[in-house]
Amino acid sequence: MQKNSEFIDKLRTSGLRPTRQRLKICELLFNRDKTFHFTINDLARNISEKLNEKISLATIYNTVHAFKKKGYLKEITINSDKSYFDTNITNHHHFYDEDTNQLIDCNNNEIGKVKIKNNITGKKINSVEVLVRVASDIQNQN
Amino acid sequence: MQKNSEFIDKLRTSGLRPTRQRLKICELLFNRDKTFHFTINDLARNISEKLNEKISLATIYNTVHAFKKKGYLKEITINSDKSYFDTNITNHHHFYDEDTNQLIDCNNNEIGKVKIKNNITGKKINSVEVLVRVASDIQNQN
DNA sequence: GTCTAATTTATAATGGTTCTAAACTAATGT
DNA sequence: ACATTAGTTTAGAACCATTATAAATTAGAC
Repeated sequence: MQKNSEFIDKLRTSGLRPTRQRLKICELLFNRDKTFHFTINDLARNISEKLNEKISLATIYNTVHAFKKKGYLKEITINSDKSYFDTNITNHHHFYDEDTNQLIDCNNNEIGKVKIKNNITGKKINSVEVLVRVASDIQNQN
Repeated sequence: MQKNSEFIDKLRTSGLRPTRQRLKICELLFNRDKTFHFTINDLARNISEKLNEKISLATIYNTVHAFKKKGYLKEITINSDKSYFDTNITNHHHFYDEDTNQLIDCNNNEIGKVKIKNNITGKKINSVEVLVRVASDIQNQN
C-alpha cells in the first residue's frame, strides 16, 4: 500500500515526471496488498474498466517499459507469444500452469537455491530464473 | 550424425510424411556433431544460402512447429522478442549472454539439480528450466 | 496408374508492438 | 503569474513476425 505522494517521489527520483497517467498506473499496479502478474492486455483492459479516463495504448506501453527499465517491474516470458509483467521485483521463481495459463510465484522454500558452479569467464550473473511448467496429471493432450 | 534413411524413419514413425523439404531441414538441423540453437530467421537464411532449392517461409514455420510438437526441438524463450529453438532436447539449462545475445548450454555440472520441494496440488511437472542471464562485468549500461 | 489426404506454396491477413509528429503538460526561470 | 523548454501523451499509421488461405503439388495406398 502506497500513497500518491510516495508515487510522485518514486517517479521523480528515478527521473520520470509524475504525470496523471503514470500515477494512475502506479495506483493500479502498486497500491495493493499483494504483488501480481499481468500482461499489457490485462492492464489496458483494467484501465478502461476501472478508470473514468482513457489512457492511450501507446502510453501504457511506454509506461510499462519505463517502469521495467527503472526496476519497478520484472518481465517473465513464458513463450514467444505470452509475456507477463510481475510487480514482485524480488528474486523469486515461478510455476506456470499450462492448463490455465496461470503464472504462480514460488514461495521462499518451494525451490531450493540454484547452485551455479561455473559461470562464463569475465561475465557477471544478472539473474537466475527458474520456470517450472506444470499441467494436469491426466495424460497430456497434443 | 544421421543418414537420410534414418530421417525418413523418424518422420514416418511420428506420423509426418518425409517430404523433400522436411528432409532438407532435418539435414540442416540434425546432421551435425553438436546440437545448436537457432531462430526461425537463422534457419530461413541458412536454407536460402546453403540449399539450391527454395523452401517457402510458411513451410519453414510449419516444419519447425511440427518438429517441436513431436519433441525433436525445444523452444527457449529469452524475452518477448527473442525465441530460440534448440536441437538439444535433453534436460539442460542455459546461460544467456546479454552482450552478444548468445544462448549457451550449461554442461552437466554447471548448475546443480533444482530441488522442487512443493509442487502445485494435482499437477505434474512438465519441465524445469533455468535461465542464467549474464553480461559484461563492466557497469551495466541502460 | 489412380485416388485421397497431407503438404507445400505464394500471397493475403492478422495483430501486437513501435513509430510519428502534433498537441499537451510539468518543471524551471523570470 | 507568465513564458519557455523539454518531456510526455495521443491517435493513428507503420511495421513486421507469424498465421491463415486456398490452389497446386506430392506421398502413400490400392
